[in-house]
Amino acid sequence: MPELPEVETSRRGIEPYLRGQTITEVVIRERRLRWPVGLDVDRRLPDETITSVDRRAKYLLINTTGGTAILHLGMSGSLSIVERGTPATVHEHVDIELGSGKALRLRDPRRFGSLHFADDAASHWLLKDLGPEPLGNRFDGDYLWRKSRGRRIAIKPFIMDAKIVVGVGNIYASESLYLAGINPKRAAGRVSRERYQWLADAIRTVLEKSIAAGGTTLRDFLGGNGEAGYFAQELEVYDRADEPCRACGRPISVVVLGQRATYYCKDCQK
DNA sequence: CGCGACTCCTGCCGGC
DNA sequence: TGCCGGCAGGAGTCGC
Repeated sequence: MPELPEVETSRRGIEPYLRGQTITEVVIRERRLRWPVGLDVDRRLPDETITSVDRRAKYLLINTTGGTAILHLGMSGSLSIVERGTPATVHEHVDIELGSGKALRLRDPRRFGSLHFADDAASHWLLKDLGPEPLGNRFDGDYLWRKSRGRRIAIKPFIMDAKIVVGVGNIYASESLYLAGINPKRAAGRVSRERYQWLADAIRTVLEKSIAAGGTTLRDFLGGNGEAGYFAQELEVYDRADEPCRACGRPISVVVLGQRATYYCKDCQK
């Protein structure tokens, strides 16, 4: 579910409610997320004050005076701000209660998300080996080109590998390759330096446009403020199998790459 | 090491 | 209308 734009939209939605607040209590109704929620989460966070809410890849980092909560939304996670004590419905697994009387509530039906506590988030095992941020300075076409030399993996799963670059999920991988005119099945090592420049630009453009639109609305995503995003209507290929390519009119094709549905135009992407 | 398959889990949609 | 198979936005882990 949430890709980078959805996580960033959630971050922006919740930060005004969290920054400066003291955590009064962490209520965990279900510890069985992707990894069991450790006792340090509910032991260490109370009485600490939230200094900022950051994002690294698709992880939300709730920084406090005494450590960081590392939150991942997985495929089905979403966040909301509720009044403390609001009865929880099914799949609402965690509340981080605040001095303001409100609480940050995590809902995650599939429980592919996660919640960890770390004294130093950057050195946490989930984060320490991640590749560069696609919207940051360390990411460009030359970087992708260097990393891809000798690689036989298809370019689509290549750009979805978080050790290469973070935050490019299944929707935006298809969209970026369409924008760059690259066939998603092409071997990563057989894409030219020039075409990687186009691709890096396309990834940046697609992610920025989606963030500006508040993310993509598909099924159960809601932003931190409870409002849906509007990027879905701008998708060129994702979930548009057999519908006409908006550039050439040929029906959009689907292929499975790395166990993930991949959408592309056979005429516009070579 | 690189690559592809598998896995976790629930909800929902389309087809019969 | 109801049931069932298949698929879903992630990503770590395992086997070859």
